[in-house]
Amino acid sequence: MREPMARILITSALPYINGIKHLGNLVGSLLPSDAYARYMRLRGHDVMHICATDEHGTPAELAAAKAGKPVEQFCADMFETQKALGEGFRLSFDHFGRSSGPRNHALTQHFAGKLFEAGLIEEVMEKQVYSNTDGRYLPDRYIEGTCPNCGSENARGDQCENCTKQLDPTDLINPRSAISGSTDLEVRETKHLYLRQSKLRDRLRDWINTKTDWPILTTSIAKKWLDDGDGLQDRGITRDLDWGIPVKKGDADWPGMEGKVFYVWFDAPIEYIAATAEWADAHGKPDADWRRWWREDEGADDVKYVQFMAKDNVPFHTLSFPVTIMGSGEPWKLVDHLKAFNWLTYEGGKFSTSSQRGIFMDQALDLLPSDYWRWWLLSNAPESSDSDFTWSAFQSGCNKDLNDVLGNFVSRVTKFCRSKFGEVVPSGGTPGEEEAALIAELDTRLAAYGAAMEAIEVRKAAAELRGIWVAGNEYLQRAAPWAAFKTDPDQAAMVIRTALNLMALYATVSKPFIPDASAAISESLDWDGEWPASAAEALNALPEGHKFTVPENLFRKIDDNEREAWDAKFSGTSAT
RNA sequence: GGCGAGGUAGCUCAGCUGGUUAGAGCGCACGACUCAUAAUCGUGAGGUCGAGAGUUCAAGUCUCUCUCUCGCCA
Repeated sequence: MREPMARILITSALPYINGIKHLGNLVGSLLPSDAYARYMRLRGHDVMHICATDEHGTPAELAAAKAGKPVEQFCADMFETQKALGEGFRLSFDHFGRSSGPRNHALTQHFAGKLFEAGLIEEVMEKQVYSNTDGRYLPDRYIEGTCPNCGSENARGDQCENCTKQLDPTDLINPRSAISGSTDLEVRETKHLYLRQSKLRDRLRDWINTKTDWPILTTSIAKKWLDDGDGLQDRGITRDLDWGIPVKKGDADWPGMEGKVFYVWFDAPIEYIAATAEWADAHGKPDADWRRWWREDEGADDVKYVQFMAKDNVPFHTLSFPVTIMGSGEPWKLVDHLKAFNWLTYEGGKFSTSSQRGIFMDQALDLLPSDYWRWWLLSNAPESSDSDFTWSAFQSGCNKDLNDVLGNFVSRVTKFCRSKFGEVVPSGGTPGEEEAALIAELDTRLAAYGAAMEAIEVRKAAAELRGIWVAGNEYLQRAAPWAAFKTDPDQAAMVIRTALNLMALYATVSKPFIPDASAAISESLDWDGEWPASAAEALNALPEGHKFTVPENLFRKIDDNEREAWDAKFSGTSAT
């Protein structure tokens, strides 16, 4: 029984351009959105899965300077790197775009113009610190100096980390640039645009209150920002930078804002939309084809929009971006379901880019194929609380689940069949009670697996999938075709035929988690299936006489020596 | 300091709106099997659910206090 086809728009939080992402970033958004997208496609739904690099802002400029490249070149190169790594992890985006692309320029300027028309943008003169040596305005956190409160010499312009007092950059004694160390600073007056989020506070609250099915993590963060202290604050959405989207009202210039760009957090979420437009451009499709995903007046009224992100992104997705959408007065699609993840820690501490602590996407793929990482990370995703990556857990998880349970199942079934019946689905025998029991268990587990995926409960789904794999070994153990073969070859043939069909089922249902292994099983069976209507149907998928080949071992074990070597290699520079 | 999230078997974690002997995986012990990648399957031992108090016929599950851990503070 097929469900009616749904249209599902899925976005993953945009990885920032300043460097290669670590496993925490991977599991905090990219991987779960991919598993969800793959599952929904598998169920026959119409899926648009979108991601992009988030390229603007001071950290990008600094990373470029550190790399000795012009920022545009740096971003172009890093985009290619991140795109390739995404492909390495088999992230199945329909499009992986760039927030610096022309589509996002146009859309961001369009939204700004609409927000201005709606009276939601205000021009504000403010004082900013300019560094003559660096030739740039310095964001608060890039100004350091002596704390007027506690005397610490490493206070930042936004806060003293020593005494935690909130500061303004002008409070600092002997301020200096955190970039160059220069003390040649001056305060300049500069005009900026503020998004009047506070005016939409009630609408936002009403809207969030309708999201009763959202995780507590999500709504509690949003409500905190809405109601804490003075409530939702207006927010500066422009910056004095070169690299970014020039401030305009739609196509028109914005008097007094020449040379300024939009703040990265204003333009980044709009890239979700722009990247969908980039998708259409890349495939030579008309605008109507992407707008039907985003404009409720142009076909998106039946779209379900699901966003994936780590918890630090929640305020921007529950408040800032919805302000942009609602405030525009145009019927753009708002998020329907928002899935936020906690942090993945590394051996009990933080992943750290600066001290190279933890594992980064490129390094991970150098060690093992993507399926190992996908499986372990997804089956241990930090959903309800932070979760911890440890090498020993990773080793035992991969070895047990992938190698011993799934890989060995495929191996024992195909090799037994080859030695007794040849590389062909054997005929003969009649299914009995064991098969009925197997079907009953599979139906239960498939339903549970599907329900968990629908609810985006990734860990639970992984556990059910694993249970489906285990059911195969349990069945083989009970049915014992090696024993039956001696007295009743037809019975053994029926059992092995059932087991080969189980393999085919595994190839299908495992796709969201381990697409490469799924493909390898499919290839060895010369068969690719859709989500089964029932377990009974699934176990009759392969025709008798159908040829297959015994595959190479799907997985290998991670041995103790490797684990110890990797543990040492990635423990970071600090000896904690 | 403020805020947030947590402290459940050796380890990593599930436990919804309070209700039979608190669950899973791994690890461990014992047993079975021998088709398979020394893989698999079964059985079992492990927890006064951070501490204390309260509400209730009934609390891991609600309230308060304390304590410890982690994170965030634009």
